[in-house]
Amino acid sequence: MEHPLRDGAGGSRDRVPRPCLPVDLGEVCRPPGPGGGARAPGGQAALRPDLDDDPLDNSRQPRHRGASGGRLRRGRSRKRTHSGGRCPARRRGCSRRPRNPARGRAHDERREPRRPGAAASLHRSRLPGRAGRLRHHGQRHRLRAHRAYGPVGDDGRYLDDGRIPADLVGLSTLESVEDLAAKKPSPANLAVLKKLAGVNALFAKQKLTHSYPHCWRSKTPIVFRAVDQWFVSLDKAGHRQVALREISAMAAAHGWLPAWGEARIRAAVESRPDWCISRQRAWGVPIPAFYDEKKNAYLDAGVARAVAEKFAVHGTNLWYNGTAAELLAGVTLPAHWPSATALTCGRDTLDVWIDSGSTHAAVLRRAQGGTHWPADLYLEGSDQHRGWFQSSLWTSAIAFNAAPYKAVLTHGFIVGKDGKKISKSGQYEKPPTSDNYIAQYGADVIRWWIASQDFREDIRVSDLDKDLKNPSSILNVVAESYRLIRNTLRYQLSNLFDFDPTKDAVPVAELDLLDRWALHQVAVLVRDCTAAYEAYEFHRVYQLCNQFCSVTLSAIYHDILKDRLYTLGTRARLRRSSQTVLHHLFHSLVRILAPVLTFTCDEAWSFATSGREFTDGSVHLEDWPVVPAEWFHPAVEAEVAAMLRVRSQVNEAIEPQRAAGKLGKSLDAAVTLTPPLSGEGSGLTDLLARHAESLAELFIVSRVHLAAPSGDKLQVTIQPCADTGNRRCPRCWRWVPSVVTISAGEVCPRCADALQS
RNA sequence: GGGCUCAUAGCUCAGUUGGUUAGAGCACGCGCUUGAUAAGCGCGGGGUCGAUGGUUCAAGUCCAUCUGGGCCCA
Repeated sequence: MEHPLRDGAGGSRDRVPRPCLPVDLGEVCRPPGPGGGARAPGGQAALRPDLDDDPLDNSRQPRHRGASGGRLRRGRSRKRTHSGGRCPARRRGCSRRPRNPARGRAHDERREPRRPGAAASLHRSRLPGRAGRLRHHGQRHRLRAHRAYGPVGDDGRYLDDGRIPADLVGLSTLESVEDLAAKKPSPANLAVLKKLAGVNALFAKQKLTHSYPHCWRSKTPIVFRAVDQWFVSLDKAGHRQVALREISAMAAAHGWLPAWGEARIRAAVESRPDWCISRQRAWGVPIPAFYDEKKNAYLDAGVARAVAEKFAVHGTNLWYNGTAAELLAGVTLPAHWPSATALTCGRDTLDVWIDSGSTHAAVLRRAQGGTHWPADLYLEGSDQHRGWFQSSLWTSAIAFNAAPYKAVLTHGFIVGKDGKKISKSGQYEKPPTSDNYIAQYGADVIRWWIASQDFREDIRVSDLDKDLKNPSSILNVVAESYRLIRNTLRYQLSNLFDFDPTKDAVPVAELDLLDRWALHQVAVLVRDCTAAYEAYEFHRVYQLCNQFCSVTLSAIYHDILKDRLYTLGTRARLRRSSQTVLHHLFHSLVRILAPVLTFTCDEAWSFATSGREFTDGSVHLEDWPVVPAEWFHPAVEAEVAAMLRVRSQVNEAIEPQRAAGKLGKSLDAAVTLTPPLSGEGSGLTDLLARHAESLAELFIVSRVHLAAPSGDKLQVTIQPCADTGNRRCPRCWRWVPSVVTISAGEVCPRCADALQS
């Protein structure tokens, strides 16, 4: 971990007032000390300083928490390890449990965010206990613990504790920059070697390359020390029971998404030792503890609140910029406290998990403007069950006796197409950022991509540079899907250009059969997508919309509609029927897609409502689509579905003719259907007869002839229209028995009507 | 090493309480169209459901083990 003095060097502390402790400091117990020991009534959050045990003293009996009774001793250095070589036990993944469970409190402490490397080790060493790595080494190598000994001060130099040889006192255990450049051991290192050699106690001496932690930023060695810490006692006042109760209650309400999140956070909450909330950093929210000349600590809820009020106005720098007396000016101190002039401000800062874990209090309870507590949803990666979700739960359980959220949603992590995580050290030279992708594909495609993935599991993405030209690159596939949807919206828009719903709309009950079918499909889509959104299953929205646009619309409805829309008279009832549904379709689809395809939908909506690219309004200000019950029509759906199955057979039958060069587009085909006489398909005969007039349009062929029923299954025969003696209408491309001559030329009778209307 | 979790066509996803020959879209291949055209349509190939063993009349679905991936710990 960083050297405390280097940490944050050059950086400024917060300029913005930070949220203060969510815990009720009125219930915080005072640290043991002169005049102390008595607890405030209520005992909510037991913020408690813990004494730093001598890590070298094995003889001490385990103490019970809160009964330590001693005075605070700070700055007790223990050891340096930076030249100690790699811990063999660590390499082998040895498991070391705290001897006294009551004292292992920081053992599971999450490491500091964004501080890789040494962090995982440091929190152990920092334990106010004997559990240093040094001791561990000693045990492994059968050294008696009290021989492993090395008191080091804040500056990394040996202290004069009465036991250290005088000629070692003051020597630095850390290499200076010059030492490092010269690859020279630290002064203390050299002196110890020399001393051992001098008394003939040096068993061996050699240089080795180790991977012991260095500061990730300054690249300098790190000294490990055990120091005093502050803890929140989680069991004394039943906080753990509250947290576990809330976890269960949320599970009953399906608040853990996915459901296994419950098991993860439960495990984290059950196994967490007392919460070590203090950190030794130059940067952060100070713990509002004061110390007298003898290093006795003083912490009081009323004082803390008063300090918090000042922070709210002046920021936390107040703590560092003035004296305790200045800070406490105007604050009434408890009777047993020394005068403010006799106090100094503590230097410990709060664990950042307190900061983030108390945002629900700062944002939802204290902030102005329409927020409510608890939150409806907390959303983060699944690593946060042990992190933010947990710290938020603790602060809330302690302070408010309830969970700060109603639901917790977790997502997986982004991995490459091969399912492996993307890291700098891996095959990917540059970790992709959203900017990279957005620049290439546009924001909506990226949003469409992330929606397409079931985020509860790993989220896959193909590397941009590598797979740009790979057609099966995940992003390219998604981009194609996006373009299909965009074109779908464009088709609808362009065919609604002359449609005014207030004047031209056809009542639902009077819609054409196919339009009625399409309306039912919209209703189903909206219903299913709404359910998917509510369940946070965005990938289902992706699949549903994708399928709807490519099959229901593009391959079926839109394709069939072209004939009506392009060739009928503009005011023809059938055309208006289809436009009515297209209008409903568009307005449903654009709203359903708007949460994901934000720009595309807003653009389309703007064109639909104003004919321009931008308007004052926005689709994002519109209400969520509500489907009228009359849109659903299962009977029509079933009938058309049956005919569409016949359509597939017709298409199949056309294909050989097409391959033989007998015909091109399906309109060049004349179809003869021979319905089954018996068997399960007999119902089909009636159906086809009932809709005989619609079949050609539905199949997009020029003619459908229904032959007398025969056999036990449907037979489809295709004849190229060119062989029938019919003529092709140059306007609508259908083959008809006869054409009529009008001023525009020879067209089919239907087109003649359309042109003359 | 431990806890949680995932594994179905090239890709993304469906597969209800175990029950016909495992589906869809995209991609791919072959055609058509040229009035959604830096578009559209049709047809087709493609999966021993990660592996092995077990329970069962029947397993993608249940159980066990293993392999591989992910997150959190050690």
